[in-house]
Amino acid sequence: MLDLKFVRENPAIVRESLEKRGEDSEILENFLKVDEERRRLLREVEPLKNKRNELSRQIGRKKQKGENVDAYMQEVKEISSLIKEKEKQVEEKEREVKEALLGIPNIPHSSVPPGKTSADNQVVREWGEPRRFSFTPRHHWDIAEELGIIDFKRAAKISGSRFAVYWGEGALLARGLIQFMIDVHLRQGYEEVYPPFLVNRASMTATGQLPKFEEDMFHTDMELFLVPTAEVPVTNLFREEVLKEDDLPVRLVAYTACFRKEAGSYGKDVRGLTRQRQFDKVELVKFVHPDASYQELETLLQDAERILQLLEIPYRVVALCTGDLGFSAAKCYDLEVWLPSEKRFLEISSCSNFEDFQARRANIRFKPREGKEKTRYLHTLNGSGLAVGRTIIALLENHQQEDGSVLIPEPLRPYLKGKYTLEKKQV
RNA sequence: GGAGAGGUGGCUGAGUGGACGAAAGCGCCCCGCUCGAAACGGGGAUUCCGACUAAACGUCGGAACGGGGGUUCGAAUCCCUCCCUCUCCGCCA
Repeated sequence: MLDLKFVRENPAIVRESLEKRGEDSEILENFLKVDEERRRLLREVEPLKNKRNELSRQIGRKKQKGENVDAYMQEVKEISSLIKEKEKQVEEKEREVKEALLGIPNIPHSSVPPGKTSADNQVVREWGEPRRFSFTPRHHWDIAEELGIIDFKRAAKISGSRFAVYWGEGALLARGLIQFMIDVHLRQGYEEVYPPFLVNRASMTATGQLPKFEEDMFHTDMELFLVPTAEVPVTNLFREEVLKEDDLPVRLVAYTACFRKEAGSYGKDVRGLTRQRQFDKVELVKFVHPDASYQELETLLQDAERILQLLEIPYRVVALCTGDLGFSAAKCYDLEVWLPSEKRFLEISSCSNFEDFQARRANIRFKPREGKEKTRYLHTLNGSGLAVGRTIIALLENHQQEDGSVLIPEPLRPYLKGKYTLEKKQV
């Protein structure tokens, strides 16, 4: 959510932002209209309220002196009913203003490359050489099934499509990767939290999943939603709170399972682990001073990259263009890993600076060190570090051997009981 | 699930129908004392919205004491409802 006054006073900036994102400016024009109407109504109601308050005070004073106040009471009663009517209109307008404001996306940072679609995203850097294969590299689902570490068929039987059963060393691999990633991030200075996987509507709204994306979310009775990412419970840890400047930055790492209906993606990535309804992810979340947020974004990105480097998986960093930027983000980098079987890159992490967009919505503030300064909204950032399922894809594909086995990068071995390779079970 | 208690500013906590935006304490800011600090003394500060203004950290007004609704001339205070927290009992991995 943008600041109301900022939007009102800088419609040109917001209009330009919408244009860069390739969005209609109608939401803005509508906001300006209802905001004006709301203020007009306030100018009518507030003087009435003033009069009512004034008269009520007089009634109190006169009553104490034992004077008759019937005439006053009559007058106030009339004013009150008038106020009640107008107040209804004000409330209606306020709802409209809020809704309009919530519908306006964040303003892209000046460093975000202009563009319309993902084709306009800018490659910032590449790491690692895609390996030259002496055989035709196979898809991860074939490798996994042959190794007997993932069972898609039985997953479909017990849960339906877009689920996986990790079996034996597959289960160990998934758990080991989670542990490995968390350990790396702990060394980078993050603190671990392990939050609930079910959250309430207020939390989903504060981070922006609701109301816009309700279709994509699983929700249960009791008004609880399955988290689509750890970003939701972790960012909401400090909802409605005021932190001390000295406590900033707060850097957290969290593992959660993530749940998404993938309702709008029928027929897309149906095979394998790429697009699951349930998947594991280790997430990095930061709460920082506004002056530090862009620097923190760079280190967040590097902290996520470190995982891929340790796993020896070739990847590239892409700066999303204005047209591809998420609704709440002011700037976003994607990490994309190389898939030899498809000769393309696959998104494995998304690292964003939301500036104060989420903080305003979630009401997360900090008290500046100098006490005379007002409390301000802090900046929030988050990024995957990393999506576990997709990491397994990259690992299997990039480290596959001709005989069907898969080499395990050295830093991961301690998490897999010292194994050097994943191999077919000998029958 | 049953019974009870409670939700007030950055924090603790008083306030049960009218001068309460809210005592007191802690914490914070400014000034004095001091070489400096602590202690002490004095002073200051809630947030949001609107109007005026070139603009205001300025003036005036409105709103806000968990959320929503109601009673009343007037609600932090009374009533209803929802949410949450705590204590005890029950159940349970």
